[in-house]
Amino acid sequence: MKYWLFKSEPDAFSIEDLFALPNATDHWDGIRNYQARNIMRDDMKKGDKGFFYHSSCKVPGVVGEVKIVSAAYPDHTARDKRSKYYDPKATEEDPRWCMVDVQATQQYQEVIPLTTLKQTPGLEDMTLLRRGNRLSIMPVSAAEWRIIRKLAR
DNA sequence: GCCAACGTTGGC
DNA sequence: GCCAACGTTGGC
Repeated sequence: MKYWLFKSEPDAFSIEDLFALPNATDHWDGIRNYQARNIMRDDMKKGDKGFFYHSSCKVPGVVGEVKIVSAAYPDHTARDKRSKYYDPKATEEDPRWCMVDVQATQQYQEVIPLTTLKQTPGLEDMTLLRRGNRLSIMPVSAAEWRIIRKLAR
């Protein structure tokens, strides 16, 4: 099993929003970065787990956990002209972009702030903390997963 | 709102 | 295939 981190701006889509949906499940659409797409398409597997991370907000940080409940499949918003994720280059034969389904499994009582992660031993090499990394989904090692979970309440 | 860092685009 | 210009991300 692998571990991941899903970044989202809470103003657009928060962990509360995910919990409010039936089965606390939704598709993670709108990925329009090739590196992130390749991770999703090639490496994410049903049953993997992930952190839900709130970005571009008052206290950026890890707010809970999700489970990946489907393998990658075509992101239909790429072919929807009304979607803000519309991509004219996406076709039925070559959908270009994909998404997975995620289910919220836990919301922490308190956010684990980015500032705490930065100060926590063992997380020095975390992709999230590496300079200039702007991927919206990224890998988390098993060791990092364990360390971060211990910080949660 | 600023700005550093990075990805994408398009002219050549 | 190079690279300048531009757009986006996201912490501060």
